[in-house]
Amino acid sequence: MAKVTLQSIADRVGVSRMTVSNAFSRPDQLSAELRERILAAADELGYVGPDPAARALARGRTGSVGLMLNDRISEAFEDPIAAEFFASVADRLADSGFALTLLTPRTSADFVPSRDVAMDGALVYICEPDSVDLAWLDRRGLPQVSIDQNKRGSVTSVNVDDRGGARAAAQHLVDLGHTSIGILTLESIAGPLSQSYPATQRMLGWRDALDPAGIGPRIVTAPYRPAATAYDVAVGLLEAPGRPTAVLCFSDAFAFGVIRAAEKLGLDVPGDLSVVGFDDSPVAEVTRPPLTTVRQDVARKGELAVAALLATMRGQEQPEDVRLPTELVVRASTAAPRAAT
Amino acid sequence: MAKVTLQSIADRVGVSRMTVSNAFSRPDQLSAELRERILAAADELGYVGPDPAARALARGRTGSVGLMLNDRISEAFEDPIAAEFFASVADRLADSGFALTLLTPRTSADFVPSRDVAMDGALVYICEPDSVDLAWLDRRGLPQVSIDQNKRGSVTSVNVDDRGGARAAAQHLVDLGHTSIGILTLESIAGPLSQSYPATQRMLGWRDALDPAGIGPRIVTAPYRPAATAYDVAVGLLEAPGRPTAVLCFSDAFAFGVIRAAEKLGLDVPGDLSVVGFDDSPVAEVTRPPLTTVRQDVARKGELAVAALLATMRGQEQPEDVRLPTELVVRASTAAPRAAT
DNA sequence: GGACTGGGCTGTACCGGTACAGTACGCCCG
DNA sequence: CGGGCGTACTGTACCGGTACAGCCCAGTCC
Repeated sequence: MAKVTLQSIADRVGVSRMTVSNAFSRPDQLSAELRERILAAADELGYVGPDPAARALARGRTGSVGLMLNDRISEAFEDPIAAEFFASVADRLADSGFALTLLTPRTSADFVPSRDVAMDGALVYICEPDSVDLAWLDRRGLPQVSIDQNKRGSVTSVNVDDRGGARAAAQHLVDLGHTSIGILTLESIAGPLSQSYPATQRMLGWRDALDPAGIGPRIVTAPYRPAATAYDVAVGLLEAPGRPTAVLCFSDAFAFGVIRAAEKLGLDVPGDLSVVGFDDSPVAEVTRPPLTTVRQDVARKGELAVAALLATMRGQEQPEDVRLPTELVVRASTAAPRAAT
Repeated sequence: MAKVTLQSIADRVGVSRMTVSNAFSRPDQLSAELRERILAAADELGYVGPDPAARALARGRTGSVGLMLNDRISEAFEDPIAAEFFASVADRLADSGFALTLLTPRTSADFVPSRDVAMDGALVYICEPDSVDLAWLDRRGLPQVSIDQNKRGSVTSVNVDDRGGARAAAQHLVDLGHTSIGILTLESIAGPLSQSYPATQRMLGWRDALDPAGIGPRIVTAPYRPAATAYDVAVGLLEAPGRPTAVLCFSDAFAFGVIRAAEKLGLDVPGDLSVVGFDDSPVAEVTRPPLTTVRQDVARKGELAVAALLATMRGQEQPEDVRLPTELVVRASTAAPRAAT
């Protein structure tokens, strides 16, 4: 059976192709009665509705938005905070009639997602600023919004006050009287210069509070995965001589590793060791003790990113950059250090 | 500045549009020297490469694959097992030169993702079998593969032996000597008939082992989210008279809730209560005690689903249905019940 | 009664590529 | 020296829609 197109329906009903198109896309352009007849005929022929690819070409809009990720997608998904952000983005886009297409960095010269995927705009989430992939997005002139990144050119950015949150976390420990503090942060992926924006900002924030107090933190790092590494690194930190009385962590997952390490070594949290996380992810409430951490509103970040992108796509004036607040959430994993001997 | 198309490059270089197209898409069709000149001109004019939408129309292929989800995407992301599956799928597709587009159920009559998004095929993950969304996919004649679902029509399915895994889990408890067993499973979303496939299969598996042993389990349910509900439900189960000595759980997250409930009530795990999870997610190793659970290979599930879909898209013979094995992983959360009084 | 209005439908020209069947030409062979 | 062949490039006809400018005709107004 031949493919059903607008033309075949038009022939069947005896109207012009354009009228059939209108029946689907602009119902007010024809009488209700005729529209009924056309839809009935379409149904009968098994028409599926206007072909998305053809429509995209003719209209110049595809109805989907790209989400550019730096790592292989799998790595991004393993971070619950990232996953929550994606979810928020996807939901918001669905509400506005857009689908979300996930874009990876190019893997071969033949297929470069940022160049070859049809889309109306792109969200750029923690990507290498100088990558070829972003260069293609720029070159295509696609509307963009970048998230959790340094501002890049004139692209609207949506960020979180990582630095302020980290500062508050560190200040909290200083205020409690800690002077020996460890930091467990994210290992940089490819050399010291390519630290992710959040990692850099959080480090700056911690130092904002520690430096004035004259505290030189002991810094150790771990990769996102596997989770066991954070635990191992924490054990190392806590076993070494001059054990800190408090640890600032890049994420709640890392903090969880520290708590488990403390437990392993027979240290009481928060009695012997205070632990602070970051993100206020679901883990934070289920650790024992519940985690003191820095909350960010990930869902809202997604929402604002989508709103900014849609505004850019509509060609309104360039939306302003956004920086969302963070908030220190004090739970039970932090306390004053035991009175010094 | 006017848009740069193949034609404008052709005019500039003084060749036909077709030759320019070949320069980009079929390099062997023209001399290297000419190709160089064309690419240089393209670069100079700021050409971005063939327009994806136009190419999709002309070629009849879009280069992207849809992933149909039943719930709002956010809910799917909150399940780490689902997230891991998506990640695996996305990575595999990227390797094959496809982008992944996330599809939600239609939210309005205007925009129905399964009807309106351009794609070459679709993966269907735990969806309502009779939804309009799947009906559109069928009607479009799109290649499909369904995952964690009952077989639907002639669509290739990729499943996991949920039933066998659950059976093994329940049998494990029976073998340990438990006779009073609770089940904490997933709440059905919209009426008893629309239980998800894994939930149904796992229940069947548990009964496969319990029924022959003459054990009538006490069944309670909780929704995916919020996690606190599973905890609350578990507390209720353990406080009620006739407390079970073991609980089979739909997921590791639920099992974690049960362990926390037991702890709250001063019950020792596994001394007073054995707990079995499902999925062997990362949580399973970090609970205390580490969780006895049923492992499934989620990454492989994604890999096979993609392979099957690509095969279907290539129009090879219909790939066969797949059922992946599951494996009981015995850790420290299960033990024989204390000797009956 | 003629000009104006507007609803309802049509015709044509794209959108920006690709497929495929040529054509032109140099070269080798009998 | 004519026929066959391979290489390099071209011309045309799509792919399946949408935008936009008409056209026709009935109704309204003065």
